Amino acid sequence: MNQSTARYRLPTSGFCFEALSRSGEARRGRLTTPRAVVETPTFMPVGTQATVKGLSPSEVADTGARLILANTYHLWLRPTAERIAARGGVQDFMGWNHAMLTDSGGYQVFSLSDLRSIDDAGVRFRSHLDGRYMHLSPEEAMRVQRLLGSDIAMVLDHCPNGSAPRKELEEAMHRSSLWAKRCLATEPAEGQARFGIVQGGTHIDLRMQHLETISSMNFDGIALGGFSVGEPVEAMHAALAEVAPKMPQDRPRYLMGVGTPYDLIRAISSGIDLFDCVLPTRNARNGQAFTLDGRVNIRQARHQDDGAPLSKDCSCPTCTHYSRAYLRHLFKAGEMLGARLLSHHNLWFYGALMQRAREAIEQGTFADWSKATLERMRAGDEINTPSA
RNA sequence: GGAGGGUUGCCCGAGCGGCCAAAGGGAGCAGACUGUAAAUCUGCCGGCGAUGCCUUCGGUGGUUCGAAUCCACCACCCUCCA
Repeated sequence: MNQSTARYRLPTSGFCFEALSRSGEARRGRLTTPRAVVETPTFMPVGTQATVKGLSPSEVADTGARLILANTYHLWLRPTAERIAARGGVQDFMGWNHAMLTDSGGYQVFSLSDLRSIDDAGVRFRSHLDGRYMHLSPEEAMRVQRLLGSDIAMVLDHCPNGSAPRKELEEAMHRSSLWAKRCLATEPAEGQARFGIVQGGTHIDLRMQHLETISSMNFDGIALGGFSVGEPVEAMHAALAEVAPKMPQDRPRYLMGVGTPYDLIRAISSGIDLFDCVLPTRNARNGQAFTLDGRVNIRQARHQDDGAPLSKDCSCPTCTHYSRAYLRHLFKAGEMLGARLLSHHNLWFYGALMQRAREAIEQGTFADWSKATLERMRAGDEINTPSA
């Protein structure tokens, strides 16, 4: 099972990645940044506005997370990168003692597509806060991330809609290449690693082509962007199965914005190391918990007299102390504690899922473990949330 | 005792002759959410053998081709005057 380990070290800083062992294409690795040691595969909770919504940093760390995400576009607008720099960088600003990755604003090209125009120079956003026009160039995205002082900065990319025609995907891909080069030409913060982003939709030839381009650019890690943005889920996994194994062995492989527990397990089996997604926190706020026995919509009437925890197999504080009956009550009553407790549970679940995945890879049993786990979650979903 | 206002579906509340099984909100029931403009959004929400039928707008009776809507009386609630 254990193959020869690949290792990458950024010469001028503490950044380092080691691919430790494999089970099939699934990889067990270790990412070291100036602020944390991160065992991979790992899930990064999303803290767009320098907060993982609803949770304190110590609660986030409880879930096993050592690397979280913040967002360039949102912090650039408010409170501004300069204010965060004056407070010692985004980690000190928010009281997070571990590592931080900042997304570049490339996702807002997709999510705020009604509020922006784009050309090779960059993205012109009409601020969603006050309507003023703001120009985000590749250089500006890197300047902001330098001020934020994140451990890992993402290049500015053009993230198109996943169901866009091939021609648009190609255009976004070429623009992302151009921008990647310009991002690399800027000066990073001290010790800051920089990841390139591969586009190309679900077209395998485009992905391969762009992967080659980005891989040749001397990034410290490679990300796959432009997934889970409107394309069919299985089309993503089909592309991942082809593309991920071809990504550089000695660099971390990051699948941006993904996903469900199912997606994570499938993507790990294709060789992905890093994930981030809003699902565990957003769905928690909307009353949905993830468990090994599928998703639980806690507002359902069937939970109102249920003294059991969300999951009997979960050791998180929420499952240790609170019943489904109480959690449902909190949601029905609109009490904020409900959202907090479910957020804590969901991130704990994601963290524990990654921990089990790492153990299975180390033991060489990833294929069996993933098959059994996916089957169990699928069966639970059929009972818990019969689709409309 | 006198004058006026009111009673609408589980709750609040629009409607003031036909387009009304009745706006809107809440509650209730279910669903969605994938590098967060999201503690958000969507659907259902009188009954039924259902491109239609039945029972609803305090009660009873009346006017009318047709009434939640107009009239009479009754019941209850509220305000002001004495």
